[in-house]
Amino acid sequence: MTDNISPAAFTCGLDATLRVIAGKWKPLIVYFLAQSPNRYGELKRAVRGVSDKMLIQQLKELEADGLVRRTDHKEVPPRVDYALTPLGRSLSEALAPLCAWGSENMEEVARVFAERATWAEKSA
Amino acid sequence: MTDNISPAAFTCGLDATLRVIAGKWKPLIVYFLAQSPNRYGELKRAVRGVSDKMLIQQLKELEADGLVRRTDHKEVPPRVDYALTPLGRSLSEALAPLCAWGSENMEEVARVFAERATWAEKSA
DNA sequence: CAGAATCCATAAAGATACTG
DNA sequence: CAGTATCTTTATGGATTCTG
Repeated sequence: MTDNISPAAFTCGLDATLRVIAGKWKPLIVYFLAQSPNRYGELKRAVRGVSDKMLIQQLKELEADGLVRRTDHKEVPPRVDYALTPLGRSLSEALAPLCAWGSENMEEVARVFAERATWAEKSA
Repeated sequence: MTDNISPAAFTCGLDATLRVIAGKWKPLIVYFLAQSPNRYGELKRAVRGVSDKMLIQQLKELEADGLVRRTDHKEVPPRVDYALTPLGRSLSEALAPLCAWGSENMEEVARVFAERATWAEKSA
């Protein structure tokens, strides 16, 4: 009953990781924070297209999950910055190969997506 | 109309990768196919909890994206198997560190998720 | 500047039943 | 066995407005 089927029962390591980085923006946030700790505003500019709502929401979850540390400097005007914890940093390193894969195969991926867009257009 | 961004314009390599593996089951599918090419039924058993609809849907997208190759042996009863293409295999290798990260930190992740479940219960 | 609160549209996923 | 088809639900994300 105790550790039978808990909500946090992962089928494998990958499954566990996926639940932590679930969300459209989390991997990108971790990736940008790995390059440099950032203030809220800078982060928002770096993660292009994200809304305040989503950025805050995902930052809070990352913080709750122990990947990100939030520091409020209690100044006026507000100054808050975000940085990775050691756990977050280790995750960002695991993410690096995905960045590399995307960079190496971007042409091919873009081509395939363009084709998809084409027939999506035709069927509309 | 602000700045016209094409559908396949990625902000960085990670962004490109994320679009390819977007979907609850895709990374797991690639992961399992990397270990051994599989028939449809085996794959379904391996990816625990997936429905036919989702499995087929995501397999089709992976196939359209050039990561998976589907082979229909045209037999009765039907026999179809799925395997990674070279591109898919390279992606599976990039995924490996995420598996490792999840395995190494599963305890911690599970603990955090359990806490979340606790206060989600309380607010209900 | 760094959010919070609210409302809304859509996309993603699940359940179920059926088929060659 | 390897899927389809349809319906319903839920999760996700976006737009807007407001605030200390």
